[in-house]
Amino acid sequence: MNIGDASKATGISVKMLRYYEEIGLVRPALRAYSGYRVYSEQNIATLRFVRRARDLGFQVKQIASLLDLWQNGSRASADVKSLALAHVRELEERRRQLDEMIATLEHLAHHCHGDDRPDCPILQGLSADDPHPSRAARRKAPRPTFAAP
Amino acid sequence: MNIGDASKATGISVKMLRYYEEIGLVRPALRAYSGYRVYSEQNIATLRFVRRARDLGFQVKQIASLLDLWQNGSRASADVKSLALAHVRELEERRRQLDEMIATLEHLAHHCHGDDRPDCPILQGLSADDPHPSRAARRKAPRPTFAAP
DNA sequence: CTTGACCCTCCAATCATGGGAAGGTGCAGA
DNA sequence: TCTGCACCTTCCCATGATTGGAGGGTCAAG
Repeated sequence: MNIGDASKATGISVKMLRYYEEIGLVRPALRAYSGYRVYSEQNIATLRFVRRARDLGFQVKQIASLLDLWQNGSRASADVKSLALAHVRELEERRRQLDEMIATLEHLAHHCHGDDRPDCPILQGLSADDPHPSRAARRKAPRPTFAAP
Repeated sequence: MNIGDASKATGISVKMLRYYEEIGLVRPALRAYSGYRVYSEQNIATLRFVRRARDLGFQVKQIASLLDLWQNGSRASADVKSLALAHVRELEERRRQLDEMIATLEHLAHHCHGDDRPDCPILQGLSADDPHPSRAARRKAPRPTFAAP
């Protein structure tokens, strides 16, 4: 099995297969006499594991840990679970940030008539101190200033 | 106002202030005789606009468009609105992907006893064809294979 | 033997950001 | 005035995951 077939079998691009090998995430593939990389079924299984972890948003370093645990029969499932749950918390934090951005933007867009007139609450919101004033009465909060007397 | 003050006033790091100038997102700051960059209130207002747009997840190219619209009195608010709404849709797509990852991972973690035993449904899920089988009966779908008949 | 589809390595770019070196500037205090 | 420190300048490099391309070798079918 050449690298192109491995790519199709795993859903990982040829470029990334070589990259994962280069950074040591997976062990170097065997080589044919021609110099071509040769992949076994076992290699493919490992790479599929990698792709699925990547699809779940794990970073390469975390995938390396997961691979270690996966290939180490004596691991404790608690280790895996805590790694997975820590990752869930990180994903949830990212989702929370996205939610906030979406809410603010929708709020701004909602107040924009969206015609050919030039005045636009969205731009005004971006110029204002608080792009989402309805969220809280933060106007009195001292904003950072450079010319403090 | 030197670059350090501008950084404090806008919440943009010194490094990024120079970078935004270099890539042409904002016009080059004036220079003092010493070569130091000098920022006016107007510059600060522009940079604050940039930072807020960045906080809303806009990319630099999009911020450039927003800046154009902001500084162009004859723009139509519809242009701004469509740009903002397109961005909202993109953010929502990213949130949808996050939701999916979180759901899958929580599903896997839920079935993991998380003790010191080595068998772990999370790792099994990552090795399996479908890491979240409960989601649908996809097992019969022909998965990509390299060794067709 | 040619052709086209593969494969190889090496280098570069992306995007937004941070780190650091080497050297100049400005200001306060001894 | 000298010294020290905080600040500024430019230039180069690194990150993380991924893609692109150049320049060249390999393989299989025609």
